[in-house]
Amino acid sequence: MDNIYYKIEDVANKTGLTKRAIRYYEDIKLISPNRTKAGYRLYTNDDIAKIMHIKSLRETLGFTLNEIKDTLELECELKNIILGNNKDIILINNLLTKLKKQMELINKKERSLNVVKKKYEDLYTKLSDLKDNIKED
Amino acid sequence: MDNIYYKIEDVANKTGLTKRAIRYYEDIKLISPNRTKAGYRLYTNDDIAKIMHIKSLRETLGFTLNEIKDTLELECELKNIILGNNKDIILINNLLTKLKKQMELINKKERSLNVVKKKYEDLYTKLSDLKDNIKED
DNA sequence: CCTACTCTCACGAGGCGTGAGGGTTT
DNA sequence: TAAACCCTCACGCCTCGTGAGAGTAG
Repeated sequence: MDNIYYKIEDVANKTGLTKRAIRYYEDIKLISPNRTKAGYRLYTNDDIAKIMHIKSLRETLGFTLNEIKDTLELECELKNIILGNNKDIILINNLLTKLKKQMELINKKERSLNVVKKKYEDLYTKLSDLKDNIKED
Repeated sequence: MDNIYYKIEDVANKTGLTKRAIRYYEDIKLISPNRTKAGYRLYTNDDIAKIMHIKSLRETLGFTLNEIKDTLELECELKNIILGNNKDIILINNLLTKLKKQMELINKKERSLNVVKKKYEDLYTKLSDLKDNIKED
């Protein structure tokens, strides 16, 4: 049944976030782990997966936690529709629009990142060449 | 000579940053525009290019402003060495190491971004298929 | 009983948002 | 003179970092 529970320090190690950050995500209701009788937080593997996803959205896409909240809700709606039998075409079109926006944002990020990447690759080759020239002296 | 000066609102429009953010970057000494006698900030094209670069580093790489300060200094050192006649091989090796670190960071970002991208592309095709199936009814 | 965890305040810092109150330009 | 800029405080919000003080697990 995989009913394994982790304490906050384990989660911190697994995700690379600090305990403080993980508690904060609970404060603003991004996650809601169980508790022991004494009040200790207990995290499931699903909780951890969710936290990793939150981390990724923040660190690679630069989303605010509010935006992440919306994104998680969108993803949840999507899963429900794809797995379920909902045939509300208006809702589906609505979600398709939202998805498109997210994908455009991701593509924009990707382009910016490539610009920076090329710049550094260029600097690297130039500096390497310089080094080689000096060696020849 | 291209001695064109822009006021802060023009810079805000050109860069997509707020006037408050631009002033803040001056507070922490990332930029240092000229001033009119009355104290109005005047920005050159170079200033604007620098601000755009700062924006890119923040929004696509998620750098803090402190990290950006270091990055700008590194890039400045690199330009001086590549254009100049400095042949200090120890310094060059040092800079090559720093450059490698930056490039690794960029590659890590790129990989994370691709994971998210594929996820959304997958959701998009699934949702599109669902929509097509409904239409056939 | 000790050690290493856990918890809840609560203040601080970075990166701005948002007026307030006042000067400048056209 | 009025509109539409600009300036400098200065307080507030978000996302945690960092103890302090106290409880809990082993």
